[in-house]
Amino acid sequence: MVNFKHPKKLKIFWTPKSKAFFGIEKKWQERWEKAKCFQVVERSRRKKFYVLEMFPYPSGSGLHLGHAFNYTIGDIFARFKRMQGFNVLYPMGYDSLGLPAENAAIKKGIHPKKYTEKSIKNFMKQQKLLGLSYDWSRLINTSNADYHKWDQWIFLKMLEKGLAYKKESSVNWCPKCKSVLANEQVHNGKCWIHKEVSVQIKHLNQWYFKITDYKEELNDFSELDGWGDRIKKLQKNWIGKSFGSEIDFEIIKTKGFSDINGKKWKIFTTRPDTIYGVTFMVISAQHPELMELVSDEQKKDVEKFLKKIKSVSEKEISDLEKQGVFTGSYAINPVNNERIPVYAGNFVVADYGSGMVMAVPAHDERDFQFAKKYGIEIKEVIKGGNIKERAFTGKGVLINSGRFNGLKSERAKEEIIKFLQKKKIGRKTIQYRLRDWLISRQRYWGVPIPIIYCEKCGAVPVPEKNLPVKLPEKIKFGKGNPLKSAEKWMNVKCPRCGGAGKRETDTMDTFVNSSWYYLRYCDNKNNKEIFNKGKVDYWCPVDLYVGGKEHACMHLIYVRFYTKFLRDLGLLKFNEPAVRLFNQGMLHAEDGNKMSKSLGNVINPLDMIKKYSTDTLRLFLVSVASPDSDFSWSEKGMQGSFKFINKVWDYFKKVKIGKSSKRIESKINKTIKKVTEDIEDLRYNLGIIKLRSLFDEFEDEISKKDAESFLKMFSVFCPHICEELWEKIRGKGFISLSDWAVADERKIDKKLEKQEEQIFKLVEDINNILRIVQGKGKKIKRCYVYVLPNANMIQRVNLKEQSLRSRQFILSKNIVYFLINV
RNA sequence: GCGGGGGUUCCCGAGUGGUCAAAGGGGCAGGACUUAAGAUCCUGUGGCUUAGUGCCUUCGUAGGUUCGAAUCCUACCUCCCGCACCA
Repeated sequence: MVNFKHPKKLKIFWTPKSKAFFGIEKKWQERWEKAKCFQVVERSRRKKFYVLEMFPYPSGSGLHLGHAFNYTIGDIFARFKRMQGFNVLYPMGYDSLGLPAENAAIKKGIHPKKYTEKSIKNFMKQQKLLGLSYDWSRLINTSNADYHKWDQWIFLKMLEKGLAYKKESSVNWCPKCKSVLANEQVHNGKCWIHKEVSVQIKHLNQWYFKITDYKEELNDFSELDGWGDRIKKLQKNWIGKSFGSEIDFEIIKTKGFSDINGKKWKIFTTRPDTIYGVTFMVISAQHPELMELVSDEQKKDVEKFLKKIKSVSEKEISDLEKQGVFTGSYAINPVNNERIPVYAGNFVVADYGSGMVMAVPAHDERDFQFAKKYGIEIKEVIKGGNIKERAFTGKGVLINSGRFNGLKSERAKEEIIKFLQKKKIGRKTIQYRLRDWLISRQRYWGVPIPIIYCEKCGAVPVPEKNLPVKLPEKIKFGKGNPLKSAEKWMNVKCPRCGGAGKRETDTMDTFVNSSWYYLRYCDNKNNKEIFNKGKVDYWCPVDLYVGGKEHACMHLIYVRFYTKFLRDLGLLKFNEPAVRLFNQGMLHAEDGNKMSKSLGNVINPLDMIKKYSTDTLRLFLVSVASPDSDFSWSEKGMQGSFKFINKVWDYFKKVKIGKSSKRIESKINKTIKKVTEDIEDLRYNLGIIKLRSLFDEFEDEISKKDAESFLKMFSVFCPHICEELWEKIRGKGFISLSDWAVADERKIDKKLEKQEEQIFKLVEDINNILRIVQGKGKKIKRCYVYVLPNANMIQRVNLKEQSLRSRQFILSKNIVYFLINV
């Protein structure tokens, strides 16, 4: 019989209407912590498993439901793997450098450090309430100098290997952030944080990481089978490998033909077959070398044009009209020596290819629009379309193309490139969309770039032994780069010559912090090296990485880049950071909209915990839908989950622990097998459904082993209540550390299942008859069914609420069934 | 425009060739329990029917493949998301 320890205290918990399981949850959370249940060490005997969630930016407003969802998914898997006998590393940390802390400083006058510390405390408290089985001893915090010292160290290594460099370039500048943005942080020409603010173009001297050195490898997804196709596709598009040709066009500034001494521009094109149709060139209006091409006569016009396109910043980029202005320069078409005008245009991307394109209005829509607008010649060179009305972008047979007339596009491409190659003015080439990673930020709350500028020696790296370069605490916010206000900090001696030097006042993009954090968890307290190689060898790569898909193009590319770089430094033995990546779905509000403060439909996970308990929230989050699909919050659904937990609770309260029937044994073993598969596939919702229907079958008596098996499976979803019940049925130790239930296939009785199915049909049939008869006005209380023993297969079936001792079975409330010996 | 993912019975959501009128939850209806309510339990929940049964309609729309389709193919409609003038 089940033994209950504190009936008085527990009384409130027996009542389903109660504020529920709060006390139990607290009790077990404390016990887990006290017993250090989830702390792990490297033990090579056991197989390791590394579960990681994307660590949060600890905002002041605390956890939102999306966090709770994300961590619940990871925690369930970590618990599952732990119970399966793996040595599970499941850590948590905080990506705590970043803008909100600094903005809080500006707005409310709180120091970013204080703000961050407070936020982290709050976050941790809330995460602990969720019952997450983290190894808290491995906590990391990127705003801590112990951590970002190694960001600086990596920077120095990048510098050493020529992968960090400084260059003057036109950059994306957000006037509201007062900082430069990476290409990845510009969306639709707007800042990714300030969605209403148009990004401006500025020319600044900035630090870059040469991520493009790894573009080939980043574009290789062969080791990423465990990542979703969506993410891989997004990355592939982002890296944007495209095959084409590069053709040299000579640019001349003067009007005369004789002065062919200008610069050669490499022009990228995927359609060399249309080269005879080039009637103008367009250089990007943002191109840093634009002015070099502008003739004196055209200077005024060009400047006017540049002013004009800057002023349209408010307008959506998508409905911008193609505009341009003649620069005064000409280019020479290398195949026929024709002289063609060069325009500056607003529709050409400055840093893709060489920033200048050859325009073929007859066969490219954008060029066509432009030519129409400015009255430039449209020359048809591919047969097949109606050039008068629109550009023909398809393929066809060449015309007006000199010696290449009559060839088909594909063939012509080859021949033309061959021809140009011979003359050394053209070649096949591969172009990428991916650009180098701009890491400089004119912000305070980031990692200082470890560089000192000396008048004599130039940019000098801070020696490794002097790391970390700590952030100064006394600074002024509000005007430009805050670090410039810390004069004491800024003015230092040059490490090389000892002369006067000034520190770099830019900090690094916060994405550097998250690019390698998964490695630091393996050895978070090491102050001698970035991490111990042996420890990382043991734990890494990450086996399951859980996070939102919005990070496909930023974080997930950077982290791959860092992994490859650190590998090339000889620190890692693997190529990709994570074996399996899982992207959870988006959580919408009850009304179907996104949860947002302005719509007033935000659900706070803590409120739900207070109302229904943590276990309920966890169960609900993963039981509505597959974790990778979007779904809407529903409080009704929460109540459904709550009801179920109560049922489980009540059942174990009164169940007799003894022997299971064959039927339950069969069912439970079948369920174990299926639920194990469902969890492994991260289809928690299906697993829960199977547990529910198993539970519905439970009888008044059950064996200890079967009771344990059920609780074990259920415990990954609802760990607190299962610990409590585990204790009640006298399970050994913590259920969280027990062995996962293993299916005993011999006990799965297929025959029995089939027989049962037949019984269900029988009951259904009889019920139908009863209904009909009753419908005809006869009041029948009971229906008796008589069966000959030899003829029946259902004889051995042990039905719910009735044991085999009797020869009389109650099939349902109003059907009684007898076995008769003839 | 390009790319990706969807549209399932009142709602949320499973299901990817037959065992499907379609899991599970929620809602709703009826019943049991109860002084009553809540909770709990049972039953029902596309339509028409039968003694057992059977038939019709249904998985965005329209076609097609197949002995057989929610499931495969084609076209279209529609919703969501990502990228966006990449030459």
